[in-house]
Amino acid sequence: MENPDTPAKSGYHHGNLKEALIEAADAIIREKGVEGFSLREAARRAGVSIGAPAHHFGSATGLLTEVALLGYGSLGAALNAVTTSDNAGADLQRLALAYVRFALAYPGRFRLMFRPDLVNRDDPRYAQASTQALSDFAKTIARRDPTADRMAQIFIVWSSIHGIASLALDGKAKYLFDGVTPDDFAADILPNLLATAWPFGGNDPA
Amino acid sequence: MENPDTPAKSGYHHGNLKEALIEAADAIIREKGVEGFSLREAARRAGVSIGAPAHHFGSATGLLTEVALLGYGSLGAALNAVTTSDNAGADLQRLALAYVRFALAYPGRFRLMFRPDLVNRDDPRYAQASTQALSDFAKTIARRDPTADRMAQIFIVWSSIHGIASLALDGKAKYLFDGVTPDDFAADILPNLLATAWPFGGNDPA
DNA sequence: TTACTATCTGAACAACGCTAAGATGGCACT
DNA sequence: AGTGCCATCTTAGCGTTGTTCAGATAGTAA
Repeated sequence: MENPDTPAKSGYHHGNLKEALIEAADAIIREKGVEGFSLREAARRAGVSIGAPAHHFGSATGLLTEVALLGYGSLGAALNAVTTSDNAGADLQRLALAYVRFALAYPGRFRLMFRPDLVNRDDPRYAQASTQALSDFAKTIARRDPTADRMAQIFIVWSSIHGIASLALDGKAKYLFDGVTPDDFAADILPNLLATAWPFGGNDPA
Repeated sequence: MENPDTPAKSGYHHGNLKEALIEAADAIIREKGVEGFSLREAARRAGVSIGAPAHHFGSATGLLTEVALLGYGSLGAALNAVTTSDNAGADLQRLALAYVRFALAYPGRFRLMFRPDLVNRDDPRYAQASTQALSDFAKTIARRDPTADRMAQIFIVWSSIHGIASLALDGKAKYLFDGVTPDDFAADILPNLLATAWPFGGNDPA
């Protein structure tokens, strides 16, 4: 009788508390950012007591790891949705655009995905999800320059894109392009930037 | 009589508590990372009570902002210490190396500098320190390609370097170059990477 | 029906940031 | 030298957090 609202399923046993908590955590992070998250509020939103999450996730990082995995999944999907052409350089450019736009559209998830202190990096699913999301990069780079040192190319290209996303998300772009909003950046400045100054988006060398 | 140790200066009035707290915070972050920091422990190390920092910094972000400024100063110094040659491309390469090595050598400071939730971005000194540290990039890029869109070039080059530093610091390099330590990365892999795969380190176009 | 076991509750603990009222003592001014 | 001001620091308290643990609950298999 203390919790008349949000009794998700039955009285005592929730039924699918694990998924409900993950969804609640994701919602909190979407609304208030990574720092706005708290395990207790996730429990509150799922309509269970404070100690309930511990049984399913062990600790707060356990739950956040699940959200991060969810994030890697959606990033991978966004990159997979990029249409491919016979021009691998142009494809790489579109992949970069999708990556940065994902970061700007889901800042909470994106930040969480790269917060080693909030995520259990030892979880083997984490490493798997991380590399899985980048498989499109790897494939496109392989098409673009088959003779290149593959790992070096992937790391450099990924770094470049990740750096753009991170700095844009932190609002550093406005120091250089004064007073630009994130929407302006994603819509106008970024495509132009990638087409002109970004060295990986050119035409195929072949 | 409750605090016989670390009575920095006199009995009641500390003398230079502000600097002592900044130093303590920097030390905590150096030892335990950004997440290991707490305002109370900083006060404890400085040998004052819990409420003392509030008077000097207002809140925890106030103190952390000072540490971040300190970080920008040291980053700027590290970049300034890079020797310049008549080859602007090679200089840019060395700047990148110095930037990444700074991140790996001072991970706590580096992470704090790019944590908008822990730092007061409205502090005008923050914007000033941020751009100041990058002035060497700007100058070298201007030498390298005087006709380029300056801001676009700075943002792209900075992003690339910052991405390398961030991913290396998060241990992502080991996914691609398996089992490499941060020291190995900074000493062996990174210079090679910058010399071969990094597109901004080439010879002067002029 | 009876055990068993996963699930969830409720209370407790230590630590945190922040606030406000009061104690302290350096410093300027008479 | 005395006096009052005021920045500085202490102390206590509030609300919040993550984590732990004994016990309550109920689904499930024997």
